[in-house]
Amino acid sequence: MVRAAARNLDRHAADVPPGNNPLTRKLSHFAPLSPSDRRLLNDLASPEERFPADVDIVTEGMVPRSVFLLKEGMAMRYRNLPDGGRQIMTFLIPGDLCDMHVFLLKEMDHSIGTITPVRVAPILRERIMGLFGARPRISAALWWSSMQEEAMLRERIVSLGRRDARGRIAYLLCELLWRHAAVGLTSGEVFQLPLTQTELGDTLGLTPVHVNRVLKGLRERGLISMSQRTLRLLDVEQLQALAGFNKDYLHLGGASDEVMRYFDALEELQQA
Amino acid sequence: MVRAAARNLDRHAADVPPGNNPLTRKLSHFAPLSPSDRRLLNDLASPEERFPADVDIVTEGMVPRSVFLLKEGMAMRYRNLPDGGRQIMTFLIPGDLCDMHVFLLKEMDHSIGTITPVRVAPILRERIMGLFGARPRISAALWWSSMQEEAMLRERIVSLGRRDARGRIAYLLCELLWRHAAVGLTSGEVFQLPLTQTELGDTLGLTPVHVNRVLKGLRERGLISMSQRTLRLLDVEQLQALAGFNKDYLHLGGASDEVMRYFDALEELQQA
DNA sequence: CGTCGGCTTGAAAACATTCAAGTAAGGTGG
DNA sequence: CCACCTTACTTGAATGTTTTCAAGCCGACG
Repeated sequence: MVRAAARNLDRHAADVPPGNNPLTRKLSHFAPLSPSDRRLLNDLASPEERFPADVDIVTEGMVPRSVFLLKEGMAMRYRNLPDGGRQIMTFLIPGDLCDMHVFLLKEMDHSIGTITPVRVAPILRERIMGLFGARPRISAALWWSSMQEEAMLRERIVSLGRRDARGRIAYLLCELLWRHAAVGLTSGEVFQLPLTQTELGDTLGLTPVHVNRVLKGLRERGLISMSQRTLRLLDVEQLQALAGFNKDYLHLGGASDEVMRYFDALEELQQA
Repeated sequence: MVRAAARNLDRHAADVPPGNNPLTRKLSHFAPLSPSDRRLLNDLASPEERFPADVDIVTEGMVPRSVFLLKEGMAMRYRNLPDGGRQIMTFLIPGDLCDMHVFLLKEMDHSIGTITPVRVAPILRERIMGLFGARPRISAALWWSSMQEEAMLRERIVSLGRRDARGRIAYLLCELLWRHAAVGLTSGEVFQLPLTQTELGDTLGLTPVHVNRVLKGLRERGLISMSQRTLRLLDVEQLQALAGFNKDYLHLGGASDEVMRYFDALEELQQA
């Protein structure tokens, strides 16, 4: 069982041309990108900025300025509550683009903060808009990626609404495994998870104390192991069963042939 | 206090040209639409289909076909769970457009079902795509609307993760009040709410029994009253305080001047 | 006039939180 | 290099919110 899951992950990784940046890796799950597409996306990621850990990149109430691409490290989308609490909505991992869409708004309704030190590439609004006009296939891929994000939000709602603590944790771990796999940041079912138990709790609507107990339970049942911020899912099958996890919502299977033909046609039109 | 909130709602309604369909009403909160924009959106909504209550319009696993506009009635986005449970993710009210964006996907990861009988206008993918090419201001408004939806998903996550049952219910009621107000379906703080307590529970991660008790509490404290599917929020101020509700996340304040100028320029370019 | 779905209420049980205390690990300055 | 400090993790016990199970009620609709 375990080995079958491992093979799946490996095969996925092999589908994607290696040695590329995580964004192109991720987008290749939707549609094959031409060398010129890939070059363009690489250029996009060229000017680079660094932030230390535990810092806000974007703060609630700010006017959204530029979009940015996360190249390395981990960040989170979160909101502080009047009572001092915090709810983490999403984790951002390499290859994630934020906030492609939010720049239409007058002000941010949530914050984005770093968890580890990160490298990001700020992208000017104009460049993104230009891309949308000139590159149908890239536009479609970016669009697909933002749909994937939305699906993850919906899935989080299901977790918080209908799963118990163990299910929520198992679900989150599975999701993070597949997301990391999609950008080539796993080996087998092992990946870096630099989250504290408090952060897990703030994501899943649990107290750190309870997260601790549940994690302990998963360890004792031989489902996971963790050391030095490295997580190993020892029995993915059983974890997925526990969580009612089904990775379809990540839509890693690519676009339908019909949609692909449509965008290829647009692409040719554009070239002429 | 109560009267102040009522005035707010009324003023909002007055900002929007009356007698229009709910979609143009909603989009006018983002940017003023020209008569020609409005005509185009009305045409979009012309071929009409009806569905009875308690029926799936779109089912999980289906290939997404056309986008559709909800013209009348109420529907929900939901997912069934292996254990027989159900999680409702969003309610769809008149003026809501679903799934503008989902048609890129191979298959739906959730279902859309009716709550009341509904009237919908199916819209062909080609028409939407055409709109995006030809009408920058409408495109921007549609884009804004889908950002609003995403913000509502995030807000639901906050509710489920960090609010207790009373806060969750109060929050949902406030959200629905403002959404209905934005499409002209309130009078003061009264609107139609055709939901059962089970549906409320499936939305907020609570059992129907508990929803009942909390609702009873709100009634006894004079915060709401309900009869014949009509909900009256008797003390919006206090409900919002209870929920930690702040309507900023609905982004009803319109676009920033800068963004508006940008799209006006595009619009002129298009005309020439 | 009976049945069905939705609403209401009570009592017991389960799950998660809070409070409290203690341990382990990593980083800093003397 | 060690003492100190800080942050994260761990565990126990008491409390509290929400669920589950169970039963009765009401109104709509055949």
